Amino acid sequence: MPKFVDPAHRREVIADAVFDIVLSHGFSRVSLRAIAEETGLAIGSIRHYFTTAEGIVRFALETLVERVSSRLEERLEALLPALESGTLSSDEAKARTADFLAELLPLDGVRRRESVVWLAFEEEARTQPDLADVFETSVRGTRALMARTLENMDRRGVLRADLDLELEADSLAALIDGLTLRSTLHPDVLTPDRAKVVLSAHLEGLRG
Amino acid sequence: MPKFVDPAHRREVIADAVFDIVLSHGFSRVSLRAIAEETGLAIGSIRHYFTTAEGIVRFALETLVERVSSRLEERLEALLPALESGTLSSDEAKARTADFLAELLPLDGVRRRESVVWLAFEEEARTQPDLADVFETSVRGTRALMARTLENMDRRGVLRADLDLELEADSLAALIDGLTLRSTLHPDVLTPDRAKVVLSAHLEGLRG
DNA sequence: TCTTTTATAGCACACTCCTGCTACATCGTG
DNA sequence: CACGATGTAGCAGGAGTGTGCTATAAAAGA
Repeated sequence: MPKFVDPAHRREVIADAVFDIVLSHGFSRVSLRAIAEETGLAIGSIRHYFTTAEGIVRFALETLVERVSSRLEERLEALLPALESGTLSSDEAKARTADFLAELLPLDGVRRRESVVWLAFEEEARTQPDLADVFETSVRGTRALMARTLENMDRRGVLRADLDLELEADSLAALIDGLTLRSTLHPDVLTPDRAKVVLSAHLEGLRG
Repeated sequence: MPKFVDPAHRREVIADAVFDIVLSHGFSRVSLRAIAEETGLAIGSIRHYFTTAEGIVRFALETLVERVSSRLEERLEALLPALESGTLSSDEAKARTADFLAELLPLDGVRRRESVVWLAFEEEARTQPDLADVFETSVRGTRALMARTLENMDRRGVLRADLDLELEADSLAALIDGLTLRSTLHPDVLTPDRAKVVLSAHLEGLRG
């Protein structure tokens, strides 16, 4: 067996196996044996990259957060220049902003998968302090992102004048979380597409 | 040892033990042994009331749903006559409606406990079809409750005329779910009191 | 008093789990 | 060639799990 293996890639493969298991069987079914079966590796091999089972979960969560937040930042960096340039019509700018926030909704397979796993880890982190701090920063981050987005809209003068931006930030963050929760865990009751319509309508309601 | 034991009460005690364990250590720590320690009963005694471990979890969920929904109905039956009577001012009626919907937020110890356990079961139900159907009806129920509440407000003429009530029902349901999620799992980021303020403001925004 | 029902209690078995070790193969390097 | 580093593999132990089964205690009815 070869020696030239990229350890970072191996860890990612293992993290993906964790995601698959969480997705199809739930967090409680994640075990070294399940990961071994999922990846085709032997338990001993996995333990070569992670000394403890706890470490695997921890790493998987960090991987998840990193993927989501980096994709979000990517979209943000594509959005901001377009908005600042001033070449967009008001309607276009609003639609772009809505699309950006909709990035957090489970609108395709990738995001649905991430949403499911995210929720599973979020619940798990409640009683596992080791994981909790990762979410702490993340949840505050989305809250801050909402505030920034609203401030940006406000500077462009597209918001009603009577709005409490801090309040609207909490509201928007909660709405998106709720839309994600419902369309992820109960897609029959609220389809992801419907969730996006609701989000767009909410933003529309903030317009001045 | 006596024979006169109320079996229904025993089952409730066991269900409460399940809630306590979920609350303090997470769903994965629920086991016959843990329940036995929590209740002071022997495993054999518990198994006298529940043949299977799965059945305990199932019963606990049904107990939870029953408690929450019955308390909600209770409040609804107290609210409706007051609204229909027409003796309330518009502001009072709005405040009462907001209070009613806020019943779903973790504003006191009891509701916080229920919210935490609810979320834990909701996540668990995703991969456990046995539990899923219980939520199916429940989630549709809250959605329907939002629609009913909005229709009621609309009949009283306190809503803006341009609203899509079905859309607002989805929006309201998602907002409440999101507020509950955040103020339950991340109370440092969104306090329950703040969640109620956000909810009230949202309802205020629907006013015509 | 004898029998039946209800309740409590716990043993034993077959699982699954993580982890400390050890064994072995492969490759790069001295 | 030989040696150390890297990767793969798996055994064995101790802990934890649900469940079938049996044993015993107490109350109720004959």
